[in-house]
Parts: sequence; structure tokens; C-alpha cells
Amino acid sequence: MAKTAGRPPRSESDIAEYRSKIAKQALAIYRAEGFDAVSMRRLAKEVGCAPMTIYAHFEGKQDILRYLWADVLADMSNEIQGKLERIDAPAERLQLAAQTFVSYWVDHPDHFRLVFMSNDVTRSEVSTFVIDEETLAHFQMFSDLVQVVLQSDSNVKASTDTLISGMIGIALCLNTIRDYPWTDAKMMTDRLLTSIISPIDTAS
Amino acid sequence: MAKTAGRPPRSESDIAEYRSKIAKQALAIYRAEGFDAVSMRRLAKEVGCAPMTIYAHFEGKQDILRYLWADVLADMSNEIQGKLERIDAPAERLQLAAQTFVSYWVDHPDHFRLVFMSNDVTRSEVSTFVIDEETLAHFQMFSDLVQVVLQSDSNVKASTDTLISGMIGIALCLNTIRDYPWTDAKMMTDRLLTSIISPIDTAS
DNA sequence: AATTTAATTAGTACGTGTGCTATATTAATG
DNA sequence: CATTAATATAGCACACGTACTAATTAAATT
Repeated sequence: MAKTAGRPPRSESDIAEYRSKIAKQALAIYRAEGFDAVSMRRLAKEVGCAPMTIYAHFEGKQDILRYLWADVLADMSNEIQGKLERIDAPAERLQLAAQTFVSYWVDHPDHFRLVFMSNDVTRSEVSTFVIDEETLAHFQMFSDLVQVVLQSDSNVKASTDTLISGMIGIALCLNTIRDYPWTDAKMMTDRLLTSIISPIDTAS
Repeated sequence: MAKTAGRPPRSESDIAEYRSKIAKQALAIYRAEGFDAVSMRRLAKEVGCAPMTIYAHFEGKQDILRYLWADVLADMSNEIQGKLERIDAPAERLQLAAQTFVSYWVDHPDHFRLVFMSNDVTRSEVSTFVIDEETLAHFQMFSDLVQVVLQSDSNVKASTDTLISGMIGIALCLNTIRDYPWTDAKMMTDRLLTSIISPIDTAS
């Protein structure tokens, strides 16, 4: 049985190309005018297609926004790497990375909203929320820093996960619950770090 | 100069009454049908007023949603208190409270969304985000638990703030970044707690 | 009762995400 | 060229948050 008649499905590369074209334009709008400026109708207009065509390539707006993460996360990662350049001491590196991470999200509320607050938590089925390798790499960076500090591979993953979610929590609280007199971000980050470092250190 | 002619402004109590009437109905809808069911038009209909009348009493939807927090937070607080009833050991109490706190938000994603994810982070001016005494009391509860464990009043506030934001972060991550294989919530919470306890404990 | 001021209303409007249907358009095979 | 299947389109629709205006109602003083 040979190929059936009729127009064949889009090639893999065509699909990817169109998706990236849409995502690229979404990123351009986001970078130029921020979160609220990204709308399906406008995006379609600037891409040069009908609004509903986008829905043939993405499940919905959330699905597009996910493609913007990579850019924001790369930006954040760069900021951390920049600060880490001249630091050698493992503990200091970890501390600086953590503080820079928290500061980044506090200083860029719109980015924080995009990545951590623009998901519809309630319907879990739809938004599969796929983490790409690039996002995973950022997690890995912290994992590496933790690994070096901990040395014993006792519970690097648990420690790293706790650190990451803890830092994100600090950023969330500072961003959303503004009129509560939170302790200084740096101080909270340091305190959080002790939960990573202390288990083996017998305190100095 | 006596009172001016014309209808006098609403009395303080009338204002409060109308506000509470609206908030109460919003809560009823939220409880019965969840977050997405709460809309301004529907709320107005059920309250028995025009949609725009609500805007005379609240700044916007956010302003109404804040009134639902109290209910959710009380529910959460009850769950914690219930589990704490028969526990005496301070460290155990703190641990159980923390784990129940995290579990609550993980088990009730809609509540989590309502309280921590339904705020427009970008425009800070509008949503003053006033924490009432009741909300503050929940913070205080953790502060008390921490206080007892720490005993020395060294840095109870910093520890408590770190703990709270950390727990919220755990909940946020588990809720939003679902396909990353996070460490077990209990385990992360325990690890987070060491950052509170360890500074004085010389490890057992 | 007439007047004056506050509060509420109805109606309209804009832009939003998203879904539906009916109509092209496109790209392959027969 | 004709057929067929995949895709894109225009157009309409719904409910949403929110804003605006003009009309109306309510409650007080004069």
C-alpha cells in the first residue's frame, strides 16, 4: 500500500519551523512590551496568520508562554555565571549563586510571573509542563554547586530540590505578599542555605 | 456650617455590610464551584446588583478574592491545629505543622492558586495586598512554634520567614513544575526545617 | 414639595482566550 | 486535470474583566 492521495501531513521540520516562528514573535513582543502585551490576536497578526491557526500549532496560550521560559532562564543563568566568574571557594560560589537567583526574580517580577505564576494549576492534565533539557541544565547547575559543597553524595538531590524550591518561595513571597515585613532576601537565602550545608558541617 | 443638603454618604457600617455581602457570596460560589466560577457578572447577579456596582465597593476582582483568603487560611489552620492536638514535643509539633502546611497546599491546588498565584505581580501600586490580623495570626502560629524550638530568641523572625516562604516555595514547585521529579514533599520540608533548627543544635 | 447630592442602574464598548463552522487553499496521488 | 486529504481561513460566538456615560433612584436638607 503506497502513499494515499491528498496533501500529506506537514513534515516534522515544517511543524518545528512554524512553532518556532510563533514562539519567536511571542518572545519579541514579550521583550519589547512585557507580559500583558502578548495576546493571541496580536501574535497572529504579527506572525501573519489567522488567530485560530496558532491553535493548530499550540494547545493554547500557556503552551506558547512556555517557550519564553528558555529565554528568561538563560538570562538569569547568565547573570549568575557572570557573578560566579571570579569566585573559587565552593561555599561562596553556592551562596552567591543562590542570592543572585533570588535577586533576579525579585528584581524582575514580570519574568517571575511568566515562569512561575502564569500556569493554570487547577487543570493539570492540559498543561503537561514539559521541562526541556535547557531548563533542566539550570537545575543541574545548582545541583553541581551543591554537590561540590556537600562532597558526600549523601543527598544532593534532596538538598538541591529543597534549595531551589525554597529560593523560588522566597521570591514568590517577596513578590506577592508585599506588605508583610519580610526578612531581607539575602538573609533568608543564607538561612535557607544552612539547611543544605549544616547536615555534615558540625558548625564552626 | 451644618450638614449640606442631599443624600449623605453611606454610613461606615453600611459600606462594611455591603462589602461583606459581596464577599460572602463570592465565597459561596468559590466553595461550591471553585476558582473559575467566580466572575464579576455572576457575582453581581447573585448578589442582586449591577455588575458595575461591585466596582463601587471593591477596586476589582483581586480586591474581592483577598476576602476569600481568610476562609482558606482558616481551613488550613484548622487542619494544622487538629493534627497538633495530641503532640507535645516542640520539635515534633513544628515538624508536623510544617508538613501539614505543605500538604494542604499540594492537596488543594485551587486554594493555592487563589492565595498565592492570583495576584498581578507586575502592577504593585494597585493591589496593596493588605494582610489582616487574621492572616498575620497564622504567621504568628509558626513564629510561636519556631520560638519554642529555638528557645534563644536569636533570630526567630528570620527563621520563621525563611520557613514560611520555603514551605510555600515547595508547594509552588510541586504545583506548577509537575513533570520534574521533585523530592518527596515531606523530605524537602524536613530538610528545610534543619535550616531553622540546626544553628543552635550541635547535631545529635 | 422642591432641591440637592449620593448611589445605583442599564447599556454599550473594548480587548481578552477560546471554540465552532463553513469555506478556501495547498499539495500530493490517480 | 481531477481527486483527495491536510491545513488555513474568515466569521461568528461566548464569557470574561473593566471602563464609560446617561438615566434613574434614594435620602437627606431647605
